[in-house]
Parts: sequence; C-alpha cells; structure tokens
Amino acid sequence: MQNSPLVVSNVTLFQYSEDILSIVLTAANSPAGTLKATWRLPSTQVQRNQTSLTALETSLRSTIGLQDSDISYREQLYTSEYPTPSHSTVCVSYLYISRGTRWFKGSQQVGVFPVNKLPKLSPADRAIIRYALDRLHAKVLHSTVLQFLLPQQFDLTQLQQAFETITHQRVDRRNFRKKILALDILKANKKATNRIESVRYSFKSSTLVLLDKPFPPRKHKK
Amino acid sequence: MQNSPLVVSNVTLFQYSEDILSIVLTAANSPAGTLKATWRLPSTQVQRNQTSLTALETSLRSTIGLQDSDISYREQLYTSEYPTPSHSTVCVSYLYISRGTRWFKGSQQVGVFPVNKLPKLSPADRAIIRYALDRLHAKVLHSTVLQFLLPQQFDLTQLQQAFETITHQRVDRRNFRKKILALDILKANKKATNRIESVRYSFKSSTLVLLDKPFPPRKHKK
DNA sequence: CTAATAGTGTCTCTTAGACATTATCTG
DNA sequence: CAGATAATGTCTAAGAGACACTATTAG
Repeated sequence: MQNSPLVVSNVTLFQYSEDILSIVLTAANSPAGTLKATWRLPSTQVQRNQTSLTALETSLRSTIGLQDSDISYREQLYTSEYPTPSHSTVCVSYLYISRGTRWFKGSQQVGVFPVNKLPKLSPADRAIIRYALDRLHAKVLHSTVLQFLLPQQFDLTQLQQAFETITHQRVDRRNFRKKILALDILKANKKATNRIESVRYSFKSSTLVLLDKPFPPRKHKK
Repeated sequence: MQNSPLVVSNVTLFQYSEDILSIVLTAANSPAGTLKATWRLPSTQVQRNQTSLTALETSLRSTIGLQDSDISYREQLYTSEYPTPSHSTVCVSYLYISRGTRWFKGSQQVGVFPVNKLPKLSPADRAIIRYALDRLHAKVLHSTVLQFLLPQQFDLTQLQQAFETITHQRVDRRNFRKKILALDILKANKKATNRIESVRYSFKSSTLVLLDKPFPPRKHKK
C-alpha cells in the first residue's frame, strides 16, 4: 500500500556524429505475437531508497551498458505527471549527452535514432523529446554545450555544422568564425601537418560556460 | 510499506508591491517551548491519487487562503531530492506570482517577507529560493513576466522600477523607454486627467511573451 | 519659489550581418 | 587540371548606451 505517487525517471540521451543528432531509445519487451518493437526513452522506476538520478544510472548501466564516464553532460529537464484516479505517476526527466557511442553494444534492445527519423513513440515520450530538443537548441545559443557533443578536438567547420544542425540555422562562415573567436572560449591546437588541414580547436573550459550574449550570428539571408 | 520515495511539492510565491519583492512563507508548528516561529516555503505532501500541482493548490487554499485566481503566473522550477538510506524524498518546486496580497489573511501562520529580509530557513528552502530568484531575474530579461508582478495598469516609471529591483540593474530612463516601446508589447491607455500624470500602459498580451533579444539596456555607467 | 517628477532627442560607437577571392590539396 | 575545402577582410546599417533640459505639479 503506497500513499505516494509512483516515481519514475527517464532520459533523453543525445549523441552527435557525422552531422546527425541522435537519441538513444530502448525496446520495450514487445507483447507476444508483436512483430515490431516498441521503442521508449530509457526509463526506470525509482525505489524508496534511491534518487531518480541513482536509479537512472544504475538502470542505464545494466540495460544499455552505459558507463558513467560515457556521459559528457547531464541536466534535469523537467518533471511531468500522469494522473490516474487511483494512482498517479511522477516522472523526472533528464537530458544527457554522450560523445559518441563507443559504449553501444548494438543490442537489439537499444537503438540510436536520428532525431528526424524517430520510431513511433508514446505521446508522453514525444513531448519530452520535443522539450529536450528545444532546451538543447536554446543552450547552443547561450552556452558552450556543443563541447559535449563534439569530440575534444574539432575544427571550426565541424563546430559550425553542429551549430547549424541543432539550431536549424544557416550562418555565414566568416561571421561565425569572427564571432566565435571573439568570444574567447576556444584555444587553437597546433595543426599537425602543413597540408591544407584545418586548425583544430578545443574549448578552454571543460565545463559549461554561459554566454552573456547569444553567441552566433542570427540569420543568413541568401 | 512504500516502495516509492515520498513525494512533496512546494512553492516560491512571489509578490511585488511598493517596489519590494517579497516571498510568502508559512510558519511551521514550532516545537513546544520554542519562542520563535520556524518559517518554511509552503509545501505539502502529494498523495497517491494527486499530482504535485493539485496537492499544492489544495494545500494553499486551506492553509493560506490563496485562491486560484490570485495567482497570476505559475511555472515549474525544478525537482530536488533528499536521499536518506531508508527513504528518500522527491520535492517538486514551483514558482508562483501573485499580484498583490488581497488574499492575505494576516494569519500568524503566514508571512510575507521581502527577499532581502528573509527569516532563518532550512538550507534546502534557501537553495530553492535562490534558484527561484535567479529564474525570475532571467525571465525579466527575456520575457514579459513583469506583467504578472505589476498591476494591470502602470506607468513606465513603475515598470522600470520593478525591472531595476529584480535585476539589480540601474538603467537610463530614456533608453529604457525607447527600448521597451520599440518592443511593441505595451499599449498606452489614455491618461485620465490633463495634469502632469504619467501615461499608463498595460501589456498587449495577457500571456507571457518571450523576447528574442534580452529586452533592456544593460548597464548604466554613471 | 522651490522641489520633485514626467517627458523628450541626438550623437557616438560597437556589433551584426552581407559579401568574394585566393591558396592548397585530392583525384 | 578540375573540383573541393580552408582561410581571410571590409563595408554598411542598426542598436546600445551616454547624456541635459523643459514643463508641470505640489508644497
């Protein structure tokens, strides 16, 4: 007999590679006789001696093999509630970022889906993902989140591509460079060869930095 | 026997008048023999057939007499957790705004405290209030939240004062006017008399409007 | 008459944003 | 030698921010 709502937590786990932003989903045990898998955000119930965070990480490790160190960024998204007359559920959602999928086992239970090719999902999960995408979008404009999606070293073209992919904005290359360099958040690493290779950069700070002004050029008419 | 954490919700209820930003707190039943009241954020436990929101509003009505219609703005703040080895607590916090305190009964159980004269509070409550203040500050810069703190009709001086109080910024009057009028979010109401009375304005939209660019002049050197 | 408050306009400087060409490497 | 990619500088227009005086009302 419980007198508290059920508590669960789930996560929108982003991952970016080859200019594609993806989300990690897990396949629910499909009902017998069903051919198609049912996909969900990775989620778990929270026991009374856990927090939503510890429960989630334990679950991620066992179900999809994700180590703590595979996660480059974490933040709480929001808490949603699903009331029923008898027993409501409180769901604490998180936004995680992983830099790649070295951890990915290719299990049939786990899938990495580009955000514009998501499988059928519950309305609740879709709402959460939409919210997470909005949040990520906003954060790209006002902070250095991109550092958690990109490899540690990258060139400005990669940075700009990631920026454009996530914000759905096209920006002028020269203005983008000018502005991002003016922000003084990147450090240049000596280029390895003298061929025409791009100068590789990394972020000065390894932690999220908030920008006073939205960081990039806004539009690009032509 | 529960297998879920305990769920509670609480609220940072803001109220602004006479150029002072205040928060509503309730007095916990002080332990016998204690002279001083112990103040807390209004909070309530969430039962299994409730949501944090319904539980909170029910509780607010009965404990401090706050009607639904007294609240001009609501938003979820964040969810915090207080783990203990045996039984952790999940606390869903909200940010509310009320336009004044007509509802206020002056009960000994309820207090309205200016944000810079808060009584002693638990570290958890202080953290939540700090967070709420930061959020409010950010929202003043990027949206029209001030409409929920101010009376429906106000003059630009009042608007600017509220702005300055909440952001701790002093801005130049002329620049403030120029910018806020350029945003085209206010409508002027005909002034009642032909004396030197300020023109009174109200917001065009009765709902929160997000601004693309942070709304006001930033600094004021002298 | 004095003090307080409301209202208003201009100039400067910084920054956003538009835009085209050259050099190097790959095939 | 053709095609792709990286690097770079200048001009213009808009907006941020600094700044001072006049008119009205209240005491």
